[in-house]
Amino acid sequence: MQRTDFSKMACSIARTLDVIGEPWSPLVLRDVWAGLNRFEQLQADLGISRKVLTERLNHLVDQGVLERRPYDRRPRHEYVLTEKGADLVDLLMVMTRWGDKWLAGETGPPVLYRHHTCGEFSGVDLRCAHCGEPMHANDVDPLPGPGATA
Amino acid sequence: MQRTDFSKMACSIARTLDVIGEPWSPLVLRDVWAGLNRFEQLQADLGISRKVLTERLNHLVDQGVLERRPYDRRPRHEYVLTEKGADLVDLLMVMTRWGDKWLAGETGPPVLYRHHTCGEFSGVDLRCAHCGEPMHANDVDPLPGPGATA
DNA sequence: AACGTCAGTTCCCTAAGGGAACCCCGATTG
DNA sequence: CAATCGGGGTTCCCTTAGGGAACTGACGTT
Repeated sequence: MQRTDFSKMACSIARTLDVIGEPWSPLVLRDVWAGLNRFEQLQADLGISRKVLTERLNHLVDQGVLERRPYDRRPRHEYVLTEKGADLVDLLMVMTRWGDKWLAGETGPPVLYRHHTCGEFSGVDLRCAHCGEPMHANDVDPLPGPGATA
Repeated sequence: MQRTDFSKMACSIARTLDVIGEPWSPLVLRDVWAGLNRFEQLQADLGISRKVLTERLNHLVDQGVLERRPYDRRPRHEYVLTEKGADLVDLLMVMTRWGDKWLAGETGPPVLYRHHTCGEFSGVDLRCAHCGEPMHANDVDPLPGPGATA
């Protein structure tokens, strides 16, 4: 429902949620990333209601995460990731890793990712963008930044 | 609303959404991580309805992401991250980085994170857990894994 | 001219969020 | 020992958003 508006909060997490925090949005992004670019494909694969799919796609396009482009002279479009949207795939990869670790159980992960660079099936690991060492929950101190208390 | 059940899908992203995909959940997690551990603190800081906060906390406890522990002989509790929950902070840090990059605008990020190891203000970067090289949207091929098609 | 396809729209029904008031329990106060 | 307080929820009502199925509109094709 989320009637509360997260976009005005002085928090990058809240603002990000305003873009992809609604139900289905991350799954729509996942599918588009995986090459399901058309309305009918997305609707069939997700089982989402057409109404909600329309709303989500419009929102993601408005936010500059997806781009709607015609692929025919008939009114047909497909949705592709913008650079901003491709950057969001980082988030999907971290979700995948967490789900693989904590929720996959005995059967193992449903999807594997092969890293082009090394050729191995692997997941992501978080590193400090500055020094390259691991960076997780207990490795950082949060402090107010320039855009604080909006 | 999310009446559709994501937990049964053969996708670690969908399963993860079942745990923290509901509105407010990531913000609750952020606050608990930041040291706001009690019901009243969370309610006041977030402005969330008490009803929904109760629901979210129960769900996060049920999922093993938070632990409810008494801090007084009166019926008083506080919520703390489990190991499973601390691992989810990775997700928050990636959201922070994305929001900082794409949504913060002129004023700059509202919160900065100092990395203990190097002492610098920095964000996270994604690396392959196997070879240590960068790993982003276009660096991987998805393939069916052992737990596919549940 | 009839038909098919993609990409939505419309409508109704139910379920979930917002908000405010209320409640319970143990500790403190007079 | 009754009155009060404060944390941590419940309950109730209202509004909004999701699910599902039917309908529409703009093109092509036969």
